[in-house]
Amino acid sequence: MNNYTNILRQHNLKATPQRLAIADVLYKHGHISLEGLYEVMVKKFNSISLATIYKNINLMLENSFIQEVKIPHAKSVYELVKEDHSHVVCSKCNDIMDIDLDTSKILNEAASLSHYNLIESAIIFNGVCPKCKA
Amino acid sequence: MNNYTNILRQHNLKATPQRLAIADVLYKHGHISLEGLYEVMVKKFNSISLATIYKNINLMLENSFIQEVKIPHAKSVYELVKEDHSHVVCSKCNDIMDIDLDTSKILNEAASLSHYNLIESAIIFNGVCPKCKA
DNA sequence: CTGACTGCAAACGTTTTGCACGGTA
DNA sequence: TACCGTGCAAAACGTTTGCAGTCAG
Repeated sequence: MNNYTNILRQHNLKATPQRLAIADVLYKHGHISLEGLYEVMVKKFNSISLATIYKNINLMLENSFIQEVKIPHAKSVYELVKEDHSHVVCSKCNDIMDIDLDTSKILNEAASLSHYNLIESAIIFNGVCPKCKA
Repeated sequence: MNNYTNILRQHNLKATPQRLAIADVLYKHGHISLEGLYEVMVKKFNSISLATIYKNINLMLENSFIQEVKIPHAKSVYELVKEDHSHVVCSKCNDIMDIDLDTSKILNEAASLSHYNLIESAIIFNGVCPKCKA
């Protein structure tokens, strides 16, 4: 179990028990929806409010402690901010996996086609995971 | 101006004036948010209801006449279904451009890293468009 | 002519806000 | 101790639903 106290403070967030638990849940789950997070949090703090979840998610987004992943045809999930990466989503079990792709070639291709100065890419693949293939 | 009467019917949608107008707006704008669509539609049908917009957007999505594009840090937009393509979004003026990328290489890379059977990719780039560079 | 579509109003679910209390630094 | 965070309740917001009248096929 990581200790997120200092990391939260570095993001201008006080280290309350609720926030430490959110960080821990995100670390363990990798990706989780807001409702999923609430369900898990209720088990730890039986009187936690949905408002607290929303307030913290929004503050953590603003302070770049977490980020939202918008998945086609599904609910958004949240994850801790880390090195750039792409996502693979299983259309059967909805499992989400991080992958570290070399995006430089496709980014250059996109830049020359569009004539935009490109800064970042959001890449999400959709398919069937190894477990669901069986 | 395209005539979408038959195309709508091919998608199991009756060709009402409202739907023809939605198709026309999407064709002309390329990409538009729900509120944006409503604003444009009110100019053509001053008594149109937001419920009608929602019902038609949902039916058109279900019947694959249009599709949703979920953009990071922004509202979703809708576009007519056409050949697969990727998107480039300007972070200054929010302009959205379609680009036709060769995604086969990166898809193969993602498949071998993840061991998923990948079906489709959603790729959105973020940057500054030529106009906003100036 | 019949079933589907529209517009209105009400209902619904999700997200935000205001406030009193409690906890972090 | 001072300020920020929490939890509750209410409000606001976006979206959906039910229904009566209308229209496309």
